[in-house]
Parts: sequence; C-alpha cells; structure tokens
Amino acid sequence: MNKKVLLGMSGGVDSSVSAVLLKQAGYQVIGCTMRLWEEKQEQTNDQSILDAQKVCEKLGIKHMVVDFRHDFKCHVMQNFIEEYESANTPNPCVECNRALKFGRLYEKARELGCEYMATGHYARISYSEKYKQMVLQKSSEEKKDQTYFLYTIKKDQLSHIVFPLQEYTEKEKIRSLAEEHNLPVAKKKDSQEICFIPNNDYQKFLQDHRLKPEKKGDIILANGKKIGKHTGLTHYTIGQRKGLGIAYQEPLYVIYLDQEKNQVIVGTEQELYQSKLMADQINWIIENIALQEPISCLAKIRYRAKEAKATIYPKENGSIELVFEEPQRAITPGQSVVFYDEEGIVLGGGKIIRGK
RNA sequence: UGGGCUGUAGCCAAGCGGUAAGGCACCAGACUUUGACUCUGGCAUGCGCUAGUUCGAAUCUAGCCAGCCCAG
Repeated sequence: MNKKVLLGMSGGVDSSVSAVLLKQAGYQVIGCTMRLWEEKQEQTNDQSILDAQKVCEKLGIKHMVVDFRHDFKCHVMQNFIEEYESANTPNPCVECNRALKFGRLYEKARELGCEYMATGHYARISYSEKYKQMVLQKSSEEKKDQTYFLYTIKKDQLSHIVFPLQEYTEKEKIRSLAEEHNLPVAKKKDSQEICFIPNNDYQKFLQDHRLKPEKKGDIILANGKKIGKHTGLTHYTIGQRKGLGIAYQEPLYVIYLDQEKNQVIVGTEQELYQSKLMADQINWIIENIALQEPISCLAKIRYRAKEAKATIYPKENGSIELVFEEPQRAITPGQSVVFYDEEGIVLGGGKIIRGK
C-alpha cells in the first residue's frame, strides 16, 4: 500500500511536524507550499517557501510550490476589501481555507493522483457511528482547536483529508518533536495576524486597495447623541473598544455600524449582547441534519469565543436563524458562526449577516 | 455692576490640614493563524495664579484670574 498525500506546508512548525508524522505513518508525502501574494517589503511568503523546502530536504521528501496568487487575490483579498466596504468584518482565514487550502490545493492533490491531502491544522476527522459518516471534530487540545476556520470543508472531502496533529494535545510536544528531528523551523514562532498584510496594518492595506474613498462621520450613542468623530467605518468592528478616543464615565464599545448614515453607534458593554442572529452561506457537514426542524446545538460566533447553547431554525432559502439561550456578546456580521454537537462534532456553519 | 457657585492629568471625578483614589482616553507588553475582546503594566514633584497661617496645605485666609448661574 502506497498512500500518496499532498501536505500543505506553510513553513511553520505545525505543518513541518505533520510531514514527519505522515512519513512515519507510511505515507508517500509531497510537501506543497502555496505562493499566495506578491512580495514587496515583506518577505514572509518567500520565507515560508524556503523554510518548507528546507524541511522537506531534511526529511527527504519532495517539495513543490504552487502559484495561487490569482485565486488568493480574487477570493481572499478581494473578499476582505469588499466586506470591509460593506461595513462587515471579514475573516480571511475562513475564506482562505474554503477557496485555497480546501479548494485549489485540494484539487491539486487530486490532479497529482494523491488520495489524500493533509494540513497542520488542529482538528480531528474520524468516522462517527452516531452520524454514519466521516465527521470533523474539535481538537482534543481545546485551546488550539481550529475547527472554527474549517467548517467550510465539504463533507465529501473529509475522507480524503488528514490532520496528522489530531492526536496531539500539546503544542509543546509538537515543538519537541520538531527539535528531535532537527527541523530548522523548530523555534519559529507561531503565525498570527493576517498573513498578507504587512506589519498587521490592515488600515494601510485598505487604503492602498480600497475602491471607494473613506468617509468620516459621527460617533453617536444609541439615543442619537453625538459623542465623537470617526475616521471611516472600515476602521471599526462591533465590540471594539480601543481607538474610539472618547472619554466617558464607562468604557464604550462599538455596537453597530450604520452604513447608510455613515455612523458608528457606541454603547456600554451591556448593549453589546444579543440573542439572535441570521446567517447564510451555510455549509452543512452532517448530512441529514439540515432539515426544516429546529436543531439544538452549541454555536460559536467567533474564534476563541465559548460555544453557547442555541437552536438553529433553517429557512427555506437556505439561510438560518439562530436563537441563543443566553445573549451573546458582539455578534458581528462577516464573522462566522459554527455549530457543534455536545461532543464537539461540527454540524456546519455559516456567515453572520446580522445579530438581533 | 451687585449676590451665589465652581476651578484637581486629554475628559469625568474623589479628597475637606498630614504628604494626590478611581473611571474613561492614551501608550507599552501578554494572549491570538481574522478584526476585536480580555489581561498585565505605565500615565499629575503637583491640585487656576500669587502671597500668607502652619512642623506640615489640594485642603484654612487674603488678593487676583477664568468659567457658570441668579438679579438688574
């Protein structure tokens, strides 16, 4: 048996250790790094490619680079800009997983005759007796779990995807494995922030790429009282506290962005809580669950938020309404909502249109 | 012009003779494969100004300045 797997490699510790684990498990591994954007000042993309190459060389496996710059620009960067211009708050990592890693890269694996594709994500895939199908489940390392970014994976893809880190519960262990195998990236720090945005300055990125000019406007309280000036709606997201520049008796948070009036509405922390939301672009991973019946689940409205008990009400047009038992803080359009069962199995997820 | 009130950091605000609380804002760091949130730390040699009383004043006294309110 010669299981061929295409491993997406970012040049980081996780995907590098994944290569080791796959090789040990007897797979024929091809490392593959995506070229995603043009290099200017930031050399991060080139650096990842070099790092991945070094790791592959060390392990004696093939490495290749695929040029997905066009797709990345069309799907991820474009979406990022458009969402901000619609007064939403995008999550580019979700888009990138959907369109690139489990879109283009997945196709590439098939083209190359690989039965499997792998990534260094923290998540589990297994067969579920309960649902009689392959399922995506939260990592046993709850803190590192990345299923929130992975809910867009199609259910048919699951049997062809491998997450080699799925049994690992500690990041420390991954690092020590990397050191054991003398991987040159063992000490590389975890990636964070938006990969294609230099210095994490997304304002500048938007400035350079925006379609419409920025419009300044008023910051108001829910009662309509003017309380400050904003520098453009794209600079704000719901739940945001920093950067408002308003001195008040208590902390103020952005509770709503009114694009028509070009206003930022702020309020107290209490005013951030809502117990309903509408979502569309739903991807169901559990097959027979997307019926007309309301479904109980645990829903998560942002990465690193705690799941909360909720009921899903499917709509005829394919969107859903979600009603929480307890109000949730800062439900934000553009972010994703992911549905889990009580065992952490991903039922599906979608994109939040609005909170109510 | 007469009477009253107020003046503490960028904003709000405690203190009322014993050596400047707190909140907001801001800054730095931690956390974090989104943006946020959160957490930790920093942030007035000085309390409108000038004299004075006192061992000691933001706190008491006097004068001045500024703002607000009520009379006319």
